[in-house]
Amino acid sequence: MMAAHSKLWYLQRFRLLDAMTEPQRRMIEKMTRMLEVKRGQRIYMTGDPSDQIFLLKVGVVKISTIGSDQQETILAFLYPGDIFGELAIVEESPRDHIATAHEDVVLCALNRDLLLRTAQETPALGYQITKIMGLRIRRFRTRIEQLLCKSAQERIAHTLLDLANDYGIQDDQGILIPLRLNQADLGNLVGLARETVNVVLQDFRQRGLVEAGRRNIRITDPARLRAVS
Amino acid sequence: MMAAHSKLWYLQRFRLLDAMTEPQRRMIEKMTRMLEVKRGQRIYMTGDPSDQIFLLKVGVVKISTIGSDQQETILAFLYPGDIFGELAIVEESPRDHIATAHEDVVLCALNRDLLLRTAQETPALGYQITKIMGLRIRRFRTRIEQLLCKSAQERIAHTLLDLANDYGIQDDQGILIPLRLNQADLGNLVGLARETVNVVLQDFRQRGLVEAGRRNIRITDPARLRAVS
DNA sequence: GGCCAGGTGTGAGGCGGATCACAAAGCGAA
DNA sequence: TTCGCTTTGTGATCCGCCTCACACCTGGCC
Repeated sequence: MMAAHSKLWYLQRFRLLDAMTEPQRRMIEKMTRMLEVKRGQRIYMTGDPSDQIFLLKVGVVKISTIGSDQQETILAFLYPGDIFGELAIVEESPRDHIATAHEDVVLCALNRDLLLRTAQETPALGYQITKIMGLRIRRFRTRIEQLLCKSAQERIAHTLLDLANDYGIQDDQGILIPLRLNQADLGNLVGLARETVNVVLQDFRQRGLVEAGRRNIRITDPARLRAVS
Repeated sequence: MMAAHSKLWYLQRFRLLDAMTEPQRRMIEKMTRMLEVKRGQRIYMTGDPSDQIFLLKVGVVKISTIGSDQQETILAFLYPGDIFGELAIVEESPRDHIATAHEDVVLCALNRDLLLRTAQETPALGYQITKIMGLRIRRFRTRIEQLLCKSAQERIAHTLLDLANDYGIQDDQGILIPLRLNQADLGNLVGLARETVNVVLQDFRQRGLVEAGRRNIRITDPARLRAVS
């Protein structure tokens, strides 16, 4: 399982620019705006025009929406190598979600038209984008499954394992999820109240499945945690 | 809103093969297996090899998974013009979901390698695929939002409107959802018990928002239904 | 140090939806 | 038509999660 993950991780993280020749890469590099965004700042907002695609280099980006009741729902966390705002490729309709820097972030803003033009010249580039989007589809699909598998325990267990699978750092203590994630955020991610998240984590901790620090979460017993979900 | 929908619908339905030249199209046509599948039959199953991409020509396909408790969860319904099994483009790992003919279906099976080769020669084809995948991402995203917006009423209202938006047929009586959809299926789609779906639909009916026949559902008052969700 | 703010821990009470158990109403096939 | 099966309709009961209401802890800032 970890092998498969590594492969995906690799594909996703390093292959986008590989597909291009050196001069093309340099051209892209030149036509690209580099951005730094501080933790908590907006990158774009619902309703903004979709004329750019972003490539995340450093940090963590949170993709979310705000419901009519001002309730935030977190759609995904993105890590270095991910692209986002990629719906701009498909159509120019305004953004339907919010992108926020969840940690300090460095990213590239690619102009939509430029990207499309370049992709036409180098099919491999288009293929890489397609691949990344395919991975995103797969991730969303598993999230939908999670949300439909009902109990709070299952949802949280499943979500933690997914996060660990996508971004986790394995060491001798277990798998560390390198994501500043408080219980409220976790709640928004899985659609549970903060208090419920608390009791579930408490329970997992007592059973020796996870260690939940204030800052981040470590899965100490992935096998037994998987049995829960 | 209906205008935007029509555009998407059109793009999605007719543009995949448009991108190719006539000889290429003929080549594809030749290398393609045409399939007919009867209502209720499997197209592929979890664990099957992912060496084909399918293009839905006629009918409705149901994408679903079976949880560990034998509970079916419906991920999506697909209509003519949709492609599915598209994760085969990204990687060869086995299918992680089930595709079933929800109505009698006619479809094209495209060999993975052939498609990739052709896409390399005609970048426009790759671009069309990317677009279709983008639309799929957007749809999954809205589904996640739905599942997180909690109450049964909201979820059902939202889902019906989405179905109407994607596939609905507008006439003077309202918008008809041309999908054989019983209450149990609707429940699996939104993660609710069949009985709950029943009472909600009952309520909607009494308020004059929908007419729910045994076979299909008609939204008689989209505006007020939207106000619910 | 002392104070505030954001995060965590925990209980009481209520409500929404699941589950169970049927009844009734089409629908399809013989 | 008749029988059986699928689908819909409806109530009783139960349980899980939400809500609200706090106390506590910890880190950052003055």
